Amino acid sequence: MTDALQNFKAEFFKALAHPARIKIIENLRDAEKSVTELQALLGMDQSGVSQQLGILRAKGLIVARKNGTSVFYSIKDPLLFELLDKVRTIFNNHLIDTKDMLGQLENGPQPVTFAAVSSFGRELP
Amino acid sequence: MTDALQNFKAEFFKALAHPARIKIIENLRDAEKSVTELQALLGMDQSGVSQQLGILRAKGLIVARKNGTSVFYSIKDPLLFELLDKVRTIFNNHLIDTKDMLGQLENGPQPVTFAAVSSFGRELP
DNA sequence: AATAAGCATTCAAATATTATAATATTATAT
DNA sequence: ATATAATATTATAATATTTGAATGCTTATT
Repeated sequence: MTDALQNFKAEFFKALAHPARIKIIENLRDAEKSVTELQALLGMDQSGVSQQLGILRAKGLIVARKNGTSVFYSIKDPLLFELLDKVRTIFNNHLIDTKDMLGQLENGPQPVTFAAVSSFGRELP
Repeated sequence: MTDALQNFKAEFFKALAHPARIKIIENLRDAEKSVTELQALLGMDQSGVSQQLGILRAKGLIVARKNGTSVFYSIKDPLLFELLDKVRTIFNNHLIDTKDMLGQLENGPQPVTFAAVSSFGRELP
């Protein structure tokens, strides 16, 4: 794989690495939204919303359409939603794993393995 | 969508938001690798590799298997690769868009080189 | 022209991440 | 026991991101 593609991926994921930006994108699933609309939907102040939109726009994930004094944002590539859906599936898999682990706790002490290093989703002790 | 899922997505993408970590994951596509092997493949020093592995491990993207004095890492959920492949597709779509845009310039059709899209990720003018 | 609405940008403080070097741990071999 | 190889952790300086307040820019209305 080329360096350009690797860097693209890293930059792309960096654009998604913030709860507010995830929320914005999720709110653009069905239709474009103005900044004011998003502001209300996210419960954030105007400056914050505009800043996060600016980041998503700079990274090319969303596009802006200006109408009068309003700016309407929409997702550039709908594949983005498939991406988010895939992460949801991974999240569900994660839940199942956790459930399995919890189930095994009830079966009494288990042999101690290197699993101590592979704790899921939380910081190591 | 629940807050938990939104935060999971953001944390998940944060784990992927670094070129070195992308490289690590790509190198785990076909088989597990030891830290030393990854160190050689990435051209990074031991500490750096181990730290990035630690982040991926803490976020639950990879799992560790200890064998003697070596630790072998592998991807936990193969869906991760589908995720990366989808980003590659988005990258390709992005290239096509850029090519179209260049073609519409007044100067007439221009040779499209990869450098033409190297501006991805920088701030807007 | 003056005002207001809707957004974007700028700035600085707070926080988080990264890179580098040094040190610690663990398992194996001598 | 000591040494060595492989990996992990810690400390810290450098850098980047986030947050919140303030300011500036367009566009529409009066």
